[in-house]
Amino acid sequence: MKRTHNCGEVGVKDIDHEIYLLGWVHRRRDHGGLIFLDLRDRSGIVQVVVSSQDAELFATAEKLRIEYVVQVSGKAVKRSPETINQQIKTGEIEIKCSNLEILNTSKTPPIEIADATTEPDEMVRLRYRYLDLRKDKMRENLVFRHKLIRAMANYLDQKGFIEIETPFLTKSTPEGARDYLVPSRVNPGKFYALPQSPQLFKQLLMIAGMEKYFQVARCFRDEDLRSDRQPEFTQLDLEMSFVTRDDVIEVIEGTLKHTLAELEKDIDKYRGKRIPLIELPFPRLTWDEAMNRFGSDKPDLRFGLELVDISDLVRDTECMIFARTVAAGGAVKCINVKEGENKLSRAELEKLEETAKKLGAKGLAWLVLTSNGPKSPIAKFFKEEELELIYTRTKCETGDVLLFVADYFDIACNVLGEVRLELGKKMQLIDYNSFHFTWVIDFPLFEYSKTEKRWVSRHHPFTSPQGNLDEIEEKFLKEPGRIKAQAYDLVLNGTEIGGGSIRIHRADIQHKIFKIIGIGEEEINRRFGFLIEALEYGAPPHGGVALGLDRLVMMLAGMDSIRDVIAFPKTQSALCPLTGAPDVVDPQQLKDIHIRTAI
RNA sequence: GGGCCCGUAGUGUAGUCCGGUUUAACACGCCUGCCUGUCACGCAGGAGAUCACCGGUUCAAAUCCGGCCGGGCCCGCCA
Repeated sequence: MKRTHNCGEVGVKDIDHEIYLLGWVHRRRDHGGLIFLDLRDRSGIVQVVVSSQDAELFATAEKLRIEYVVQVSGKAVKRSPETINQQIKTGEIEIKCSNLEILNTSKTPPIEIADATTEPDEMVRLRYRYLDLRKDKMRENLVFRHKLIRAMANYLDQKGFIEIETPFLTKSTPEGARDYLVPSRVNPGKFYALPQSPQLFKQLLMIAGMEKYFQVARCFRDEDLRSDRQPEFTQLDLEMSFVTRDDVIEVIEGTLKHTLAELEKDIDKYRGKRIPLIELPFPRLTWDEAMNRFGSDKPDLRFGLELVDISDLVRDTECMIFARTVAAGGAVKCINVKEGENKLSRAELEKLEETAKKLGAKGLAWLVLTSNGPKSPIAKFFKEEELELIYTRTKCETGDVLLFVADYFDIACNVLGEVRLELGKKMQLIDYNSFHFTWVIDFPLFEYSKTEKRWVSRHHPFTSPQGNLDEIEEKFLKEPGRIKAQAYDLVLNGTEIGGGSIRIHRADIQHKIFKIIGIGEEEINRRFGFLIEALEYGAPPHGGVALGLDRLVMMLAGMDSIRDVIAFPKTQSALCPLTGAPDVVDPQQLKDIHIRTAI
């Protein structure tokens, strides 16, 4: 169709030229004898003027309604100075309409596209997603996402990575999230699983000698949804041969630096101001450090309020809650809320304690250091010297408030970590326009699953342990919780946006790990035999990482939900209000795939 | 599986606590008419709501109670 310009790109340079435009009626201002149209396409809007001098043309223009699709042609003319609209890019000119064709009409949309002063309920937005996506904000988000993916792919291409697609119909493997299953028609009673990640295939690609692979990969996990979790999501997945952890980290840091530099203008536009570029290298915290200082394996480094361990100082105190906890091998952790005496109300303190209790702590002890000395329900149990040591360790000064949790190490950390986040928000310590990346390294290889009553892989069972691989079994028998993995997570502003590891490339070690986490010989062969066999044919040392693209885009664009950067997301109950998926199917379809439902 | 919040014209909200004063209000949108310089055009008029659904209490329910469906946030879950 004839189109000489995009709406948002007509300008002073086009004055007196005949312009052909295609687009949607964004707004219509009917003055009786003169009609103004704001015509919109993907590039922006431009004003079209239809005068009543041409009766036939004017009659057509009178029929127009919002979101009608039209072809317009006419001369671009300069606007008189008093009619220039500074608010739009094309505001210095307008199109004097000489021809107007209605390509399609539109029902009145349930979503206001032009003047979205209020946002409809998300259900309405998802039901009419194709209208919601017409809004500037949503289009910008998708364009931004596109640019980000292109920039990353270009960078990796330059660095010698090749993009390879891996199957969606693959094999269900135990461990990890619940699988989405796909029944096989040709093989009655058998199922494919949609991949939770391309993990095993990218390892096989390394064994195949591809050396550097990447993919913008769709992943599927049948778990409950959150504002940052969808049942299908996208990862920038990569894998490299002959690398150490630091080689992988360097590639990701390089990719992000390059990408954010490319997107600098877009990010600044989102934030309405200049955002400082990221500095390389990103800081690194060991997992132990992250837990100890921030009470989280995904620490938010946008503010301080770090946790302080005072277990050793209260070992022999007469405050029995503390002393007993330490004696039992637990920890006493503390946060110093600077000037908390004035900034924290009693009600707020009580709310924090409620949070602590919900998370499994027995309580949240507090101490206010007033100008008249300590005020606290537990102060009387402490000797003067003990308090002084605590003040020194926590850098506590007059007016500060100390919050304590005494419990098992992980509970104490988790609880105070949550309290810290709540305080950060409440006391407005967080700069929402800053990006704090950090690596968390040296994760434990195993963790104990209370529900399954066994040790499981913390990351996944293909992660290489640190240290001498041949000693893995002895080490596991001695101290399973102390074994560290060659794993690393990338964290941005308190959200995990990626993770990876150096993999096990020796068949014998891989076999041992499966055994350690309690997978029987028969099951190892049935589920993972192909991997172990592949490792036996000259598998190179390799490792990689995957970035959660949806989350990354969401955070860079400053959105609160991953759904705002996904074209067609699902609701919290994993439904698609637009298509109605999932839905019942024809009985014949079920018969074909040998499925009988039992509900 | 659990906790909290929400559901009122096409859209966003008020009204819900404390039942009757409401013929369910307001804004945007929509329809009709008027208007040749607007740009979130303006002016005049109009239509549009089984108050999510089902049941209960009551002389009387958008309002109270129970159930149920749907949405959101979170915990669990997410190698």
